[in-house]
Amino acid sequence: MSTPAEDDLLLERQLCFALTVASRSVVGIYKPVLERMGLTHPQYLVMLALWERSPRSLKDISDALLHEPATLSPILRRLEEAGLLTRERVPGNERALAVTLTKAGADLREQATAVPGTIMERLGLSREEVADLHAAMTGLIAATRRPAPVLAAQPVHAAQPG
Amino acid sequence: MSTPAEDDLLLERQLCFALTVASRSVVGIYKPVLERMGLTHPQYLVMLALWERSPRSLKDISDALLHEPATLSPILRRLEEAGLLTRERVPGNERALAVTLTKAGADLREQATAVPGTIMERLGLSREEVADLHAAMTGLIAATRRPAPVLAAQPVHAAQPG
DNA sequence: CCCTAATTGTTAGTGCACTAATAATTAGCG
DNA sequence: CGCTAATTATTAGTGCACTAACAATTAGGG
Repeated sequence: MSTPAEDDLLLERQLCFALTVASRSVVGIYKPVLERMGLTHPQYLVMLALWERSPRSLKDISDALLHEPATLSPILRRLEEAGLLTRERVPGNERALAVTLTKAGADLREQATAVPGTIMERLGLSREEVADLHAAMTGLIAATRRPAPVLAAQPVHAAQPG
Repeated sequence: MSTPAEDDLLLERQLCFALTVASRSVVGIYKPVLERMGLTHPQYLVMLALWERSPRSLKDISDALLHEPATLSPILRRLEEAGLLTRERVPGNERALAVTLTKAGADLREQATAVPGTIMERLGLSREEVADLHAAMTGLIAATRRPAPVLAAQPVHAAQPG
């Protein structure tokens, strides 16, 4: 009775299933709120990064959001088309892209200040509950970043079953 | 000092950010493991549903996975192309789609039994920690399914600012 | 039997997120 | 200066996930 591994494949027991559903569900809660600001959820995260500091390079934003530059490029293009930011080359380093908030982009922050409270109320969660969940997610993210234990580090190529 | 709302827009404090990163990160851990079985993560979840019961209708799988049928249709098409399941119309109800495991699909379950343990070990999480995280996610999902409080139920159309 | 409505799937189109390939710039070295 | 390597962005291609539109079937009511 110590390892009921036979039931480990039950869908309702999978953390990955609960996690992906929770992620989609929470983003779905944001959707109507962000729509009023003309933003998708990934675009909102980019704006959060820029409200903290502007200008920033794409590489810098990529590191902050843990997203590939290839994922962010089209998002930034749409935000530029929406008039919320500009994309120019950094004068001293023509490889880097200087992403800078426009006045419209900076002004949008005022509307955004209401978002976290709206979401907390919609979810019926206290600030403390949100902090606990955030800490749990941060710990889980850290677990994925830790180096793999030796037994799990099998060569992928040799494991192809044919 | 009870409501430090000024910092509520800090990226590092956003539950939605931590949640989406955690989801992507954990799915990323599954990726090399599932690749050896020829599955993507969404395909793996479909297989989990079918290993519990086969045949099932698309509608039934859609309800179990909390996914739109339109999302599952191409996933099922690829799993059929991979020879893991068949798609036929239900004899008594030609609207419904009978999704049935092939022998190859059913046999794949044996390889899959090793997956949960591999992931737990890779993440360095005990069965109890996984259960706690699962419970937290389940609670969060339930929060998104609760009816919205009155104040958040503003008409979307009237809120368009421009 | 028709007409209408509900149920069930599929397809089209938008937007992420990833990898791989490409391009452009910069830096280091002779 | 020219060659090579590293850095940084972009583009192409695959696969999800969603909404909207469409098609097919079934069920219910004259």
